[in-house]
Order: sequence, then C-alpha cells, then structure tokens
Amino acid sequence: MPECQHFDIGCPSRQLFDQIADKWSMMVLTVLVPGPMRFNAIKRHMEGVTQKALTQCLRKLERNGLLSRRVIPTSPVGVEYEITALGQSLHAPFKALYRWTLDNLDEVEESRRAFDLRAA
Amino acid sequence: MPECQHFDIGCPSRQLFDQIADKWSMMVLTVLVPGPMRFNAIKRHMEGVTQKALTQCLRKLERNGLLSRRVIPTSPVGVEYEITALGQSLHAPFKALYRWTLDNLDEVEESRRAFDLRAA
DNA sequence: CCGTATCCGATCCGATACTG
DNA sequence: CAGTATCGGATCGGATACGG
Repeated sequence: MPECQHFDIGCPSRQLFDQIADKWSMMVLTVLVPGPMRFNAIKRHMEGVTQKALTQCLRKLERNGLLSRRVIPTSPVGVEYEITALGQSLHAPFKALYRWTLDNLDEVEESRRAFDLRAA
Repeated sequence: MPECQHFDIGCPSRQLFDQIADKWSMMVLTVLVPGPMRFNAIKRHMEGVTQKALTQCLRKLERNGLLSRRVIPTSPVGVEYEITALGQSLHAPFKALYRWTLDNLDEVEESRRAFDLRAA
C-alpha cells in the first residue's frame, strides 16, 4: 500500500471510511451475516439503539450497497434486510477490528486511567 | 467469535469502536507507522485537517495509549508524536479496512447512484 | 511551534407523536 | 410492523484570537 502516505482530499478512504466504520453499521452487518432479518429483530439484537438511529443506519448501508431491503406484502407489512456480497466482503475487515477491541480493551482502559491521573 | 452475537451494552466493541475507528485517527496512525513525527509535519500529511481537529485526535489517541507525546525543550518548543506498540497492533486491522475502501469504492459509488435514482 | 480559549452555526440524537 | 415528522438539547467543527 504505497499510495496515499500523504492523505490528500481525493483519497478513497476519505470518502468511504466515515460512512462504513461506525459502531451501528458494524453491528448491523455482523448481525446479518448468518441470514436475513426483519427490522425489529435486528433492533432486538442491538441493545440501546433507537428506532431512528437504526433506520438511518439501514438506509445508509442500503445506499452504499452493503445490504438489500425487501418488503414483504403482508398486513401489517414486514421488511427484511439481507447482507449483500459487498457487505459480506466488509465483514472480514470488521471482524479483525472487533477482535482487536476484545483483545486490547483492558490495555486501553489502563492507559486511560493513567492519562486521566496525569491530567488531574 | 461466538461472543456478542447479541450486542449488549457492555460489549467491548461498544466502548472502543467509536474511539478508534474514525477517519482522522486512522490517518494519524498510518502516518506515524514509519517513525515519530512533529505536530505540523503530521498536519501537512493530512490535507484539510484543522489544528483543532488534529489536536483533539492526538489527545484521544494518546489517552487510549495508541501513541506517545514527547516535548522537545527547544525554543520555540517542539512536540514529537510516536506510535506505541498498541498503536502498531491496530495498524494491521486498519490497513485491511483501508484496502477494502480502495478495492470497493467504485462499486459503492455505483450503488449510491442507483439508490439515489430510485429515490428521485 | 504548539497549543488553548472562545464563539457560533451546523449537525446529530433521543424522545415523542403519528401513519399505512 | 416499520416507518416518517418534528422538536429541543447536546455535541461537533471551523474560524479566529491569543499565550508559553
């Protein structure tokens, strides 16, 4: 990866990173890996997310092509979200990052305590 | 990774992901991989970042233990930032994500165009 | 050179209410 | 069930000014 040692404005990471690398998006994609799921089911898997936040997140992911949305014409209507191949391909990098947070949270928290102590 | 299929509030990723996975943090860490660097040098490598944003980002990274800060007692003072071992360990997952953005930006942009057309 | 302090508009975000 | 609409508070982010 020799490109972009200097991060100029046009760098792809500048246009994508913010969009894909947020907490809710990572959770949604992870939850959808085993199979399609309906709105409220997804919501139940993500403790603390509001309906608004989840809706916005799903829209963004759909727009970026990471998942697809399918309306089931029942009454009341159901909506099923399914991860796309593109979304699947993002899952591996996400898993690595998730793994990192699990492995290093303790050390990070230790650093934070030390830093806050110095500052006080 | 069988843990956390249901993302409860206490999940480590919830406490860390937002902190580490933002655009500026990724750029700073990447820039610092080859070696320590001074404030304005870092700034020059990240087109469009403001002094305030960079300062905040560096503080956060320092607090989380991903880099260290060293004051050089000259006049005027210099400050050198160096990536820590912990920061280095985060670089691999970041690189994977960065690679993904390079490989898939085109497809994402295509999806966005299609989505926006449908919406219009 | 490397910050901190302040102001201020833009934006996010949760809570709430309402609809097909 | 799965949204949309709206509102007010909190937060962000840039611009600017100033200090060690």
